[in-house]
Amino acid sequence: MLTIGKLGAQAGVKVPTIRYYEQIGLLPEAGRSAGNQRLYGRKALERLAFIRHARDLGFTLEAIRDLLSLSDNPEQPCVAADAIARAQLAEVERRLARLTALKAELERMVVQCAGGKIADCRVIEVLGDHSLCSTDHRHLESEASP
Amino acid sequence: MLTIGKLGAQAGVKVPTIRYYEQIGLLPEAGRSAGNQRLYGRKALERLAFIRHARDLGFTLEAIRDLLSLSDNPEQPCVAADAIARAQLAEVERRLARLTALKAELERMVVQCAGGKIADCRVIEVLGDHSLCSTDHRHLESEASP
DNA sequence: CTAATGTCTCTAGCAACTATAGCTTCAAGG
DNA sequence: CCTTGAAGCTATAGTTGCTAGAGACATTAG
Repeated sequence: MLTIGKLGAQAGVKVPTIRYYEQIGLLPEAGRSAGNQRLYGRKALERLAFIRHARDLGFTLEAIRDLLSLSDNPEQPCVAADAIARAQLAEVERRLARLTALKAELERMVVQCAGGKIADCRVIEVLGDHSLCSTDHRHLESEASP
Repeated sequence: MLTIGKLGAQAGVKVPTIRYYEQIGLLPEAGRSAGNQRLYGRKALERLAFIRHARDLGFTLEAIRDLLSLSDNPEQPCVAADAIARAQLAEVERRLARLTALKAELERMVVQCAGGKIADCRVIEVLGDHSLCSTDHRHLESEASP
C-alpha cells in the first residue's frame, strides 16, 4: 500500500494534484489508514499514470474523464476513444502550425535587434506595428473576432 | 475619439478584455465622456495593438508589462527587450518540440485503433502504459519532478 | 420619442492546478 | 519510551488571462 506521497513520486504527480483529482472525481475516494491517511494500491497507481500520461499528451481533464469512463467499460467499441484521440490530434496540429509561424516571427525579431537603443529596437517596433509582420501571418485575427 | 467598442473592433480585442487590461494597469485609465463612458485616442489604440500583437506571439502579460515599460523610456539600450524576445523564442521552441513528439504518439494511437473493442484498443493502453511509448519520448518526466 | 444597442460597475466563473494555515499522524533516533 | 521532524489532513484562497452575467445608465437610429 502506498501513501499519497509515494504514489505521487511514482507517478510523477504532486500530492495536492492527486487530492485535486480525487476531489473532482477523476480518482475514486481512496481508502484510509487508521489515522485517516489515504492509502493506494496498484490500480490507483495505474489510473494515475494514465491520467498523467494523457495530460502530458495535451488531453483536457474532460477528455480524460471520457477516456477513463471508456476504459471502465471495455466491452464497448473503440470508436469513441478513437474519436477523442483524433480530435486531440487535430488540435495538436493546429497548435503546431501556430507555433511554427510564431517561431519564425520571433526569430526575425531577435535577429534584427542589433543592440542599439530602444528607440530603434525592432522587437518593440515589430510588436507595435502590424505592417512589419511577415507576409501573410495574420495573428489569429480571425480567431479573436468572433 | 473612440468608444471602447470601436477601439476593441479596431484592435481586435474584446471590450471586457480592454477593461481588464486597464484594471491590471496595462492600459492607463481612459478619459471619460460627459456620460462617464471611456474615450480613447490614437495612442491608446497603438498601445492596445502592441499588447494584442505581443499576446498573439505568446508573451505573457508580465513580459508585455516589461516591454511596455521599456518602450516608455526609449533612450535605454535594447538589451532587455532582446532578452525578453529571446526567452520567448526559447519557450516557443520547447513547446514545439513537445508538440511534435505528442503528434507522433497520437498518430500512432489513431493508427493502432482499428475499430475493435476497447479491450484491444491501443489508445487506452498507450496512455496507461508508459513502456509502450515510442522510443525515447519521455513525456516531461524531467519537467514534472522538480 | 422610443427602442435598440452600447456602456457602466460589480461579482462570479473557467481550467488546472498551487500555496497557505493550522492542525494530526507516522517513522526513526536517542 | 519519547521526541522530533517529515509527511499527512482539511479548508480556503490565489494564480493567469480572460469571459459571462446582472442590473442600471448613455447614446443613437428611425
